[in-house]
Amino acid sequence: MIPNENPSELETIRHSCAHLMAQAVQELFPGTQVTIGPVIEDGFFYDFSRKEAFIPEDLEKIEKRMKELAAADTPIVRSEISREEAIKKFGDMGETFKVEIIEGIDPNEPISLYTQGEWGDLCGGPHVESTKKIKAFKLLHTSSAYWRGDERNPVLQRIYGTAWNTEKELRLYLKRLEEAKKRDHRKLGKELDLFSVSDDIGPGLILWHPKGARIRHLMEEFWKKEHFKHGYEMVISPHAAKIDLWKTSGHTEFYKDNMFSNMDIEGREYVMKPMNCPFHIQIYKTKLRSYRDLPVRFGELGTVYRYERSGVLHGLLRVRGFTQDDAHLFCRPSQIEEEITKVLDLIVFILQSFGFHEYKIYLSTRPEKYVGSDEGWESATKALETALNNKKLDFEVDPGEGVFYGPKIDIKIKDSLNRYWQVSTVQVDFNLPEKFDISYIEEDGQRHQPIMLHRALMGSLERFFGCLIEHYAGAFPLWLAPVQVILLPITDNHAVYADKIAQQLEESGVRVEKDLRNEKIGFKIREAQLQKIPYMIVLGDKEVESSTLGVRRRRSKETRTLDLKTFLDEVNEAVKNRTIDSAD
RNA sequence: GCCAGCGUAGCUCAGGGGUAGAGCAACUGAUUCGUAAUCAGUAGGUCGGCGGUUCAAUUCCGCCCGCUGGCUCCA
Repeated sequence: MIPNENPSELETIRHSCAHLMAQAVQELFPGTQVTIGPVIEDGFFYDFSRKEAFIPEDLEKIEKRMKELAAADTPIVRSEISREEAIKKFGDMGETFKVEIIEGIDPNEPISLYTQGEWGDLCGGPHVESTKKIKAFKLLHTSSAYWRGDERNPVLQRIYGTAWNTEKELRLYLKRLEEAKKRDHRKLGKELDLFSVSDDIGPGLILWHPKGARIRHLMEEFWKKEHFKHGYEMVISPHAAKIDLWKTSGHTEFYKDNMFSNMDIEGREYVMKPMNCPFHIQIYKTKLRSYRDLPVRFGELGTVYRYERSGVLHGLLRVRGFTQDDAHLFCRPSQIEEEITKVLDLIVFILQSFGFHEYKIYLSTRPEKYVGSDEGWESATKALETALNNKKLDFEVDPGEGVFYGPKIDIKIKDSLNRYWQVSTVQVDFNLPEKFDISYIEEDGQRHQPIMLHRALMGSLERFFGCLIEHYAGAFPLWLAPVQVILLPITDNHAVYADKIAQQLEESGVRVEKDLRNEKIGFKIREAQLQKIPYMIVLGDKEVESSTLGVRRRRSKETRTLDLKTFLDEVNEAVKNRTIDSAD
């Protein structure tokens, strides 16, 4: 844990609140050992060592006790003790985890204690001066956690909480959490009939319903168009292959545990593909390549299968079968930097087209288990870094998070609860070209080895779609809306006119539906509104007589009377520009 | 995979050792209506699965499956 040198006032309150919780827990559940309790975004947690897990009712009790302790207005006092004293003190208390922490502290550093009444904790601080300063807090949920984040270590019981300056801020935060739940893609996926997962099929395997699939087609169409425009060629590869292919690539050695188990076909072992690269390499290898052909850019919406442990599956955001918007670029070494730069441009363009303007960029460096030479790693990492700097993109280094075959740039976007999910990636790979022994003929007439770039922009269509749903809370911009316009005739007498308008809109490429049910207009509006359809068109006597449309936009009570042409122009313009209207 | 919680009609949920209930949706009928819910009726469930306890289990217990929140993991 990196100590926060300059915590804000609120962070200090949160940390003191974590102490207050630890005090309450140790009072209510004697024998519980304390470990660490840091501040996190919007709150804090504390990990306890205790045989029994905390149950929801425990949290209520703890919270109640915390309120009493806070109200007691006990001063929080800092003191320093020697290392030996500290080890003895916590050792005598049976706090073995704390002793381990003290033993790990630099002997030259002072050891500080923060004490409130009878209760104290080893802590670097700072803290608020009195428990009374801790006013607005709530315990949220429990979890298990491994000591020092390692699953070989003992399991600890974690309690998460949140704390704010005032009750009002706390209320607003809890409200924000509630709102975020409403835009959960799993909830919206059901309500808007976009996708489902079936127990009979298996966890992490997605069924795209007509409306979801419609959006996917639009995503794919846009993606393909942009790729053809940028010098990519599209290829298609099978979903399974002989295991030998993965032996050559090194995947069986490094990632066997994450592959769907073997299938026996006529005595040969096959596996579902966990990635597309070896297939694209095979296509590359089918003929002799000249330096004049490079870079060769093979793109594919390639569906892959990966065994993800059951506990990590999450709606569309973490699944076992997904389609990557993958591409592999075979380059001369001198082309690497420029190609990375072009890919970064394309990533930013695609993300912005879908409305994502906030993202985090990471440069992931060499992991513990890797293949290839140190020089290769260094120059590849350098190429990525230079491209990022040239594009003036802010990034953080993620040490040791690279892929076994090379370093990479990752781009993450966030879901409704501000959890970040990796979408785009650019990976430099000088190892697979070696393993598959691919080459091209250079100017000098000799065989040379190309360098490969692996890249994805949306990452996986499933994950990207999940983020998209949450980003728009299901109210997709017009160009992506599965149903763009719904026609709402007021009575049966207007159905014929609705048919006529529907046909004209369809002919112009508008995705239109009719609500011909025998319901009142208010009811139809309500349903269209809940389905987040961008345009509702009310058709009654007035419209039929004047051959116009009563146009109502989603999230707007205002209605306009437009003729068909004016309306179509408005729709076409918004679709063409992929407009993201704030009124959406 | 680990810890905890949850699993009842298509959906949202109530109930509880004596064979199950609401609202919405669906279906039928009436109504033909101007911008967020018209009225009435009908139908719908092996109470996630398997096993145990019991005269009796959807309810209690065990195991399994699935989901949720975290942890670990994420080529």
